[in-house]
Amino acid sequence: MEMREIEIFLTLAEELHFGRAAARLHLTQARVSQVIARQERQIGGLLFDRSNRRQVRLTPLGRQLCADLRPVHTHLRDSLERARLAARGKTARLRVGMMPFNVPDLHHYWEGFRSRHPEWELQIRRAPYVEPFERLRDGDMDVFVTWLPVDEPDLTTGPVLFHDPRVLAVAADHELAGRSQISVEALGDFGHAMPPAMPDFWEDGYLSFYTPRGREIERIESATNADELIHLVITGEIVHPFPSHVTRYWSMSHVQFVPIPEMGTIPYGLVWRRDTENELIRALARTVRDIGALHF
Amino acid sequence: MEMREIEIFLTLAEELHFGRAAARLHLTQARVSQVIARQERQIGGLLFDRSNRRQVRLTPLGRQLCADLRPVHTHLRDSLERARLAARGKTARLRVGMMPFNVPDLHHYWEGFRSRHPEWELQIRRAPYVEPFERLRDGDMDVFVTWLPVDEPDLTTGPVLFHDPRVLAVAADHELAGRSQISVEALGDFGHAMPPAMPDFWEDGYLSFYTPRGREIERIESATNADELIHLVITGEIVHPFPSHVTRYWSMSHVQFVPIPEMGTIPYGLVWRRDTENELIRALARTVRDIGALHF
DNA sequence: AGATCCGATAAATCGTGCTTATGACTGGGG
DNA sequence: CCCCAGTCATAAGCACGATTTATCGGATCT
Repeated sequence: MEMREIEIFLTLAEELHFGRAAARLHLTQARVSQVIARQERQIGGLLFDRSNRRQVRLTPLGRQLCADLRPVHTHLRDSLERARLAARGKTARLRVGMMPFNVPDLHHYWEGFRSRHPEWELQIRRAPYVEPFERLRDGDMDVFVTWLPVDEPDLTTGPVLFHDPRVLAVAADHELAGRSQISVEALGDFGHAMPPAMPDFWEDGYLSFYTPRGREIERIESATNADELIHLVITGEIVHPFPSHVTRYWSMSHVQFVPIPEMGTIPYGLVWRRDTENELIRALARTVRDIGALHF
Repeated sequence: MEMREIEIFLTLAEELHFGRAAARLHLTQARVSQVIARQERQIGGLLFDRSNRRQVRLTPLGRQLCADLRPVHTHLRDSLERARLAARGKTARLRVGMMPFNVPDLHHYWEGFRSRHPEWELQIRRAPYVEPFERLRDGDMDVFVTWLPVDEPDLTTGPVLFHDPRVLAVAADHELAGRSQISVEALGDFGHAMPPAMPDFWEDGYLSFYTPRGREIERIESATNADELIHLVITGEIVHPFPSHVTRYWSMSHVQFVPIPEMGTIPYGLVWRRDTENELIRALARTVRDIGALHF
């Protein structure tokens, strides 16, 4: 059995749905069906129970094979990763995820880490807007750069990278455009958008659900990534209280940024899984602490 | 990287020779070269050092990858084997190797084992004539049925299956054909053949190197399997002192079997690796002891 | 019954695993 | 010194299997 087929098997074992498994693998449902059928022929027994069209389930045989094959798959991935790193003179890798507009301002930290630990590879990658903590939990990334506080029992909050004042993004022809500043209370006058399915405390840390006087700050749209967000701003459907450093990322004539001094600053820091903390993560936290938090 | 490619890599890592690795994999040398080149491109570093055409060697990178990938490969094989067994209601497998002409007479033992332990799968397979002990050591089979004594420090000798008188196989038109019996001394008058590279004590246990009067019993040919051996007998080039049970396996009009009472009987027994002895092997040995040795 | 969802199957297409043929380089022997 | 044998690399072509598209059959829900 080839590795690709094992991946198909393991994905189906997770999804328990031929169509979804196929989608995750960027394959057609037909292919998944064929591969599983072939595996069952080779093994000599059914791996999945799909008799009553109700719900696909693993048979005991399939469950055993899945338990056996999953470590094989991860070991292979790890081995290849290790070899690729070793070929570049690195012994380990740290994957840091962050929102794209953070990237330019955090160079110091990453360069600091790289020069202190040339034997380790630091990968900076773009984190998704939706369910980013899941990426930490799945092991897709090791450290996540986000606003604080983050209050999840299985995650550790590390040092703060920077404190950033808030600016409200509005369309160039918006009624607020050109203002020199704006109050928090005024945020309740306009529609907002946030990614779906965020933990409440986390969403609240970014933008309160209520104004100081108790009016609701309404979420009228949901946006799954930063581009969607800024697009909604440009079209005038929403306004959005970004941290100020986005002004160095987007400088489009169609958007204007109005300071919200009353909101104070928002802290951005490191977050990682408590139970996979390792020497690399600690070294990154140490580096950030040594350099100290930036103030924009 | 697919499993097939991993196999190619691991085989080359063992053989350290593109041509031989290809032969073992039933591939062409070109294919091995291509696969390794591709792997090195994907990894981003050389896996083998073949600069000076002297001798292919693993680079440190290749050595590391090899150490990482070998367990992946064996775990995969084991997992699939386990699944195949589980599909047939078995939990473990015992592979017994023997010379093909032993097969018909040993049914009792195998059936005894199977009825005592229906949850275990007993596979009877044909063992090669050349370097059979290596197959035990490589883990290709678990137990080997052979004549005794076997005197290797890493192998355990188990119970005897049967004691068998000797018969000399000669061509139908051979000068000895039709004799009612023959002396050991007379064996020195004819050419013999044995597999190459046998341990001396083992070869001697089957056919002494000298007659009682001290004449050499000459090996004039080497045969790598039983068919080659009987072919040499038929063509009259050699004679061969088989154990008598082969008369139930070959009964060709071109061969005659002449008893050699003076040689006595030769014992056949179980042999296995001391350090991989397990519950299945012990159960087989117990079964054989309980049934007792056969006398032909 | 009709609509819908889901997995199996058949047929068609496309990619790649593998071969054959050849080249390039090295070391040894006359 | 040149040729030859041995060995790995490269190029081109083929054939099979990986994958897709299209369709079917069975179950469930309204």
